[in-house]
Amino acid sequence: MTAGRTPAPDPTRARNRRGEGALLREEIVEAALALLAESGDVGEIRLRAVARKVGIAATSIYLHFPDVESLVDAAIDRAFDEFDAARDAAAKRARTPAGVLRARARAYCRFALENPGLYRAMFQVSRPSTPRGRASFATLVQAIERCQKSGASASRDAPERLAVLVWAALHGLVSLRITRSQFAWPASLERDVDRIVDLIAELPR
Amino acid sequence: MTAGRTPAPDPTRARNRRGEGALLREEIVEAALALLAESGDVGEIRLRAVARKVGIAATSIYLHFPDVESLVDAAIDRAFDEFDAARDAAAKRARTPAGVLRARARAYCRFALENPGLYRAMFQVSRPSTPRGRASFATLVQAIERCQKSGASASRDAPERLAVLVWAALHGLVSLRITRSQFAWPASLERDVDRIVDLIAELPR
DNA sequence: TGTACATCAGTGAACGCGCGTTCACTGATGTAC
DNA sequence: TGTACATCAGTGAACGCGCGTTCACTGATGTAC
Repeated sequence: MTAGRTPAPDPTRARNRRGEGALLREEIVEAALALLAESGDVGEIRLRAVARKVGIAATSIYLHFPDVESLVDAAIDRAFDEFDAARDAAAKRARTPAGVLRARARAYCRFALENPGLYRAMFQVSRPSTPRGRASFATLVQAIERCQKSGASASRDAPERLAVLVWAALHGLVSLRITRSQFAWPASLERDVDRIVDLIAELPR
Repeated sequence: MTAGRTPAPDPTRARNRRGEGALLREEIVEAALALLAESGDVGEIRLRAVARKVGIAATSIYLHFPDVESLVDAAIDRAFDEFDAARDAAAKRARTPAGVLRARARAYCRFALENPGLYRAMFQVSRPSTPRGRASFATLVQAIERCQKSGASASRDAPERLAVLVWAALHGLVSLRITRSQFAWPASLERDVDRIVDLIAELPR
């Protein structure tokens, strides 16, 4: 481990061609994402560590971000992109309203456990309500509403309310597993996810 | 704001009498707890900030703690003491098995929302499984088991499994409200708590 | 076709800061004789 | 009762570190004439 503490850029790195400076921005976000995934703590992201990972001078980050905070924001945004895409992809493969709801729930939890650092970082920090966040919640409400309308769900609660309960339950299941990894959790998270969704949305066993 | 950055101990502070040096330990833990409650981030606790809050030299902390990490541990331990006590006190006032379960659940959530910074700090960090943690979970299992035995709960799931689901649901409800404070949450958390406990433990409406 | 020049994509040194920790110390107070 | 001394409860200066950010710069490359 020759971990250079001094910001010494990678000498083999070729600078981007004229007009392609924005490519570096991508690399910076990817590096920040990787560091976020490792530490799971937004407060641990160091501008200089990101620069080291990319192989550039620390100052080069300022070509694309005004400060470290906006770099972290960009990385978290990217993480939410991937999170949303994973759930949408899973939902597409399901055929029934209950199947869609369960598929989304499972994909939510799978993403979280496969990317525990990212998930922690994403939900560790207060974020303003975004259009994407609202859309994402609305999708869950809709999935639940379809279960109710099709008769798959016996619940007469408002779908918004059920969505809150389902989201909370899923978030709780995964975030406890992540931060209390020593606890004797049941072997199959999937079973717990299915069960809790069934109970809250009152789907038949 | 004359926030002294240099560690300049409070000159009015009288040193403890001989044999009472341990009193300072208490003050240090209290100060750390207060800072934890403010920031909600264990990584933000600064030894020097704790010293400033108590009004002592930074080095005086080393009279009672070998390093900053063990100070944070002590503060978190203290927070769990209070958390457990709050739930136990609430349970004592209930008269039926279902009443006890609901009381514990409500007290859990009330503590979390009244001490959001502490709650975040308590569950933000991986901790080894402690006797206290196991006892606390066992109490929840027992409360659920009593509901089942008394017929208050219609669930035939193993009580350990239900306890996991209930804990996760409660943790999810409060931690999302804490870190997503902008979201349009239902006005009454208490209603959500009761509802989700009823659904998971299958208590009658 | 040649060349001056603007622009782009970065670099490198330096700044002041607060941090955790170490070390040698100080001064009050209780205790042994 | 007096006094030497050990102990206790702290203090203060100093350390090296990595950090975010600023500033003046460099050198390659595309473009206008």
